[in-house]
Amino acid sequence: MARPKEFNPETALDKAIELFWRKGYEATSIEDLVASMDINRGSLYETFGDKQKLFLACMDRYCNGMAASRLSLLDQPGPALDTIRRFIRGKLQMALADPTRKGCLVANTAMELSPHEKEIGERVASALASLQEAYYEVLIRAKKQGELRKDHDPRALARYLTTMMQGVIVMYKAGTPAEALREIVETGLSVLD
Amino acid sequence: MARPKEFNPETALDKAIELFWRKGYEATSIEDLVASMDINRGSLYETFGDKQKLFLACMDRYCNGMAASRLSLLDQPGPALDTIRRFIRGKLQMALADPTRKGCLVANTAMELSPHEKEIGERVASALASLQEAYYEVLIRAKKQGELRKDHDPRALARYLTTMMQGVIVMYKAGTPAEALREIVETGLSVLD
DNA sequence: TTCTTTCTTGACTGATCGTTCCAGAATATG
DNA sequence: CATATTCTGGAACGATCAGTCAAGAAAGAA
Repeated sequence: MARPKEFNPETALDKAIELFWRKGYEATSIEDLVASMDINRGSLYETFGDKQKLFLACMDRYCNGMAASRLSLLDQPGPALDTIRRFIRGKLQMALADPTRKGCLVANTAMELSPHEKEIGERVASALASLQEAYYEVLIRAKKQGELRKDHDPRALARYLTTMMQGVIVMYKAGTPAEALREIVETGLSVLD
Repeated sequence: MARPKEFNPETALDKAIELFWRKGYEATSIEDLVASMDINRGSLYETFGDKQKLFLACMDRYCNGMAASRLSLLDQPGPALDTIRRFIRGKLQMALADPTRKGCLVANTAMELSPHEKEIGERVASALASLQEAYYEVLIRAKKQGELRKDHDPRALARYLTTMMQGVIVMYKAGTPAEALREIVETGLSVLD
């Protein structure tokens, strides 16, 4: 009945994600977004609402993407602990392959906004909880398959792995060289032994 | 020969530190700073230069303070590994005692600015290196005193401990409850066993 | 006291912030 | 083709941003 949208909302969202991810929430202006998303000011507000709503949409899309890739990587047969090790090493590898050192949108947001913005803080918490839950399920499988030391608590380990990787992201954003990061990850993973 | 300053530059800096620490660099406006520092716009620019120079001064003062307290806490006789454990548990305890959940200025800055602002990134890197060095020296002492497993590399462990605590800060800012954080720290420290 | 120097105060700059709005372009339907 | 609908592009909003500046206040030196 009318003129169709000239832009793909999901493609535009991906551009916005990339911007927020690289520069953070405060440092990303609507001006930047309009330019990168190949979208008009009016269309942006009409489609996504204000800046915060757009950011929340980015968070959701980002988290869904991460959760999906996580599922396919962690939900595999074979030795459970090796699956975790492979997953974590892969995460680092992927991060290192990014020349802009964006890190992780969830971690970046946790540091920038969690304490102030309640609604955003909740999404950060749930994203981290979902990551932790993914580790937890694999660790439960490890326990069932007898791969885990008896004095190890899957819940505590899942929390720990989540945390350790957040730490790696901070060091990574602080400019720590790749080789040091790999060494750190291996030291951190040695808890699983 | 002339009218003396009506404010104490160090006291003012402390107020600025508190603000940058709590809200981050971008989200802290000059308006906020003049209000909190009990200083005038003109005096601020006259004394500290622009916003970035003021921030760098804050970073330096913050890091010097941290380094000093670190020295007094880590440079103690007795079992070296226990000194590290005590130090790290104390860090968490102090963080938890802060109702504003500021975390750590260095970590916050690493996440917000390191990738973009070169000069600030360098300070972040050197601050983390200095923390790592402090761990390293205690770990060397641990090795000499035979407290460390032979397959443990002090340099790798120092890097790891630095990283693990950065991760705890992220989780902490994301709202993780105190008890979970304590459990995470203990799991992380178990690498030393 | 008077002079000189420095600090303080607050108004002011141009730029940019997030957001709104409207006129005109574009397209599917009748 | 005409009409109805929606999108686009850009101007404009008030607020706030970082930073400047000039005039008045204050205090040590003479």
